[in-house]
Amino acid sequence: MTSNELDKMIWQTVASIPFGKVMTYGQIALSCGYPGYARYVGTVLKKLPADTELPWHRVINAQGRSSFPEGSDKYQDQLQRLRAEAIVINNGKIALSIYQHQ
DNA sequence: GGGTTGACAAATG
DNA sequence: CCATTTGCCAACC
Repeated sequence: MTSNELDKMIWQTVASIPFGKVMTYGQIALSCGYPGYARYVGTVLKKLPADTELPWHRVINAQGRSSFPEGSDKYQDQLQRLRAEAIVINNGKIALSIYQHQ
């Protein structure tokens, strides 16, 4: 039962990230009340359909980088989506001090 | 039901 | 900054 409920919480949290801001996997897990579930947040996002409205691109890892292999289509896609939100990316890195939500 | 995998993270050298 | 190690936990085979 917990699994499906947590999934919803994660979706809600991701949906709550405002335009031009980002959150890390661990931060999302924590704000859902599930510290240590950073990896699970990743597995949940992976299950999303390609045409989802959820702003999954606003979710990055603790290093301020995309978690996709550099150069992959998903990687390029995520970075383009972020740039479209006026987010500046330097050498694949996003300044969490500026763009991290909360 | 044990071993592997992965859209993670923090510590260490 | 980069590489490795360790901890973590659900999904998958």
